[in-house]
Amino acid sequence: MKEEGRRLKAEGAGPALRPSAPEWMGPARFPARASEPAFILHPSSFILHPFHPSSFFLPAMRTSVKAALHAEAPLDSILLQGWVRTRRDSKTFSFLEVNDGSCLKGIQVIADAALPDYAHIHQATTGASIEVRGQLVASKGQGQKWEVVASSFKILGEAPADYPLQKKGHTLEFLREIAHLRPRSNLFGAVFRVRSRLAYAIHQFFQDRGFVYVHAPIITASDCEGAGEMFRVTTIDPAQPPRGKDGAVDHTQDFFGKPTYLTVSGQLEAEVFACALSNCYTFGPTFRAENSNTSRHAAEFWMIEPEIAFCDLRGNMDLAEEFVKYLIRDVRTHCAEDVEFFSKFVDKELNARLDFVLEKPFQRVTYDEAVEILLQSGRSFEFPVVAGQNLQAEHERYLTEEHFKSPTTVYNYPKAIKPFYMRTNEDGRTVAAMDVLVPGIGEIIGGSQREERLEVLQENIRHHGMAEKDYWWYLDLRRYGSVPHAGFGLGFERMLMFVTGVGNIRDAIPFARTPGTAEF
RNA sequence: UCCUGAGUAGCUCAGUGGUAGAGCGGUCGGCUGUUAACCGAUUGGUCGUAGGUUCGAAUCCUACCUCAGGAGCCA
Repeated sequence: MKEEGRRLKAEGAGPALRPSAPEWMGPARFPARASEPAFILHPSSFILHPFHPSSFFLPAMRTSVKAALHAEAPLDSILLQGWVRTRRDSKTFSFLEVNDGSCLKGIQVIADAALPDYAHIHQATTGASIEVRGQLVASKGQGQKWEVVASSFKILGEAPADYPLQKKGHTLEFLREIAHLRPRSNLFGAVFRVRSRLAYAIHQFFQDRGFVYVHAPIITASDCEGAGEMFRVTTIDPAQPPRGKDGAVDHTQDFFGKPTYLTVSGQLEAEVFACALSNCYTFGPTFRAENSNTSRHAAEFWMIEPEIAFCDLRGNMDLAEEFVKYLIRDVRTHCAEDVEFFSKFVDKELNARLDFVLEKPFQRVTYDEAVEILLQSGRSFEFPVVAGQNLQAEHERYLTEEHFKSPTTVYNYPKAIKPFYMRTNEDGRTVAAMDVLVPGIGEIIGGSQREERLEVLQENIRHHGMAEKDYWWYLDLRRYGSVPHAGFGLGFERMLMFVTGVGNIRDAIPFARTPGTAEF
């Protein structure tokens, strides 16, 4: 409420915020005077560039639908800009529902047939963009507190009869085919508002705890980070590549003088910074060229990778648990209306599952114990439980959903099935790895304590058939002032799926990249 | 990549060998402080593509394409 009050105030015609016409038209967006704030970008003002020519000469103090719906008192003068969701005509007036994406709900606008603009009301079809001036008054009807009685309206952009979005529900598959329009739907508007908030919460969580945000490179030359197929980055003409004497493509003539790829992980770079700034995190896009066709995999996705110096696996597990709970709590607090929508129309179990993760302490169990539990369960799994091998998705689901009925962290995995950088335990047989499992999704976090002992790491690299010289800088971290450190990776879209109940990763990212698909 | 399922009107689907349907949407008209409004009329399809079987194929067969669900890989 407090926030809304501030916003409404900011939207009033305060002197600092009153634009004159020329300022709107361009130059003022890059203020000449350093002392003058770029008001057009002021976060609390919600002012948008009024793109309709005639708006330049009007007091362009736009009120967001969200602010209008949360108003505490009627307003004599209000300007709304948004898209028509639906129109219901009466003989003497029309109801318009206008939504601008600021929140889930639209606001009801009453357009009287006596208005001079009323001749154009038939253009206010579903999907049309519109500008409405009028008064915010208490609604005479049921179902909403406030409504806007229009004194004038203007159709900014028509939406002809072939506008694909109808008032009724569409399948997610259809909406994926119109990814450029689906943010205008209730569901995707909500998903992407939550996505934005979730990203903010991630930064807030780490920044509040003194973590330093590191931008890991997107182009990398290390081709064996141990996380699957990579996309090549090259400026070589594929039709006529330069070739060496042996006929192979000569990568010394490529842009970077060597083969390069899109990153599959920022972890190794994050370790560099953890070994200097102690606590840091990366949050950026990652790319996997795997031919994965599932609801949980995308070729391009965002990942959060904290890396903590002077930290062991236990501290890592503590942080992961606190992190997941923090994000759920934050989204619930700040996106309550959207989460309510998801729990009603997307996943009826959503609230129960979020409560479940919030309230229960995460169960911690070693890999060996987990295998024992699975073997003793008496359950017949599609894939048998074999000690020393990876747990299957069905095994992980059994542990978290049925056995523990709680989020579960499995740790100390067999060394043989984990990457080279994970720290070898005292038993010499297992590594200090951990997977956090949650109901519905399975593995949401994977992490480990890193091997900080130079000789052991060198041995691991050799054992994995990798070349030490390719990791000279990574090994240097162990040569000079090595410290115990640990970290984990959280798939951003998977976390978003978890808090929204959305079942397909293609619906948790604005423009999904999956095998064979990069249309938008 | 493997397994399973599905492609019929703008959308969601029915139609299992004999003249291609419904609801929604769109359009036109009516009615109503309406709320995914309501009522009437109307519009709309090379049945995913290419072959094949048959007197006749949306329907049966083959291949391919696309999409979805599951698996593997993983986040």
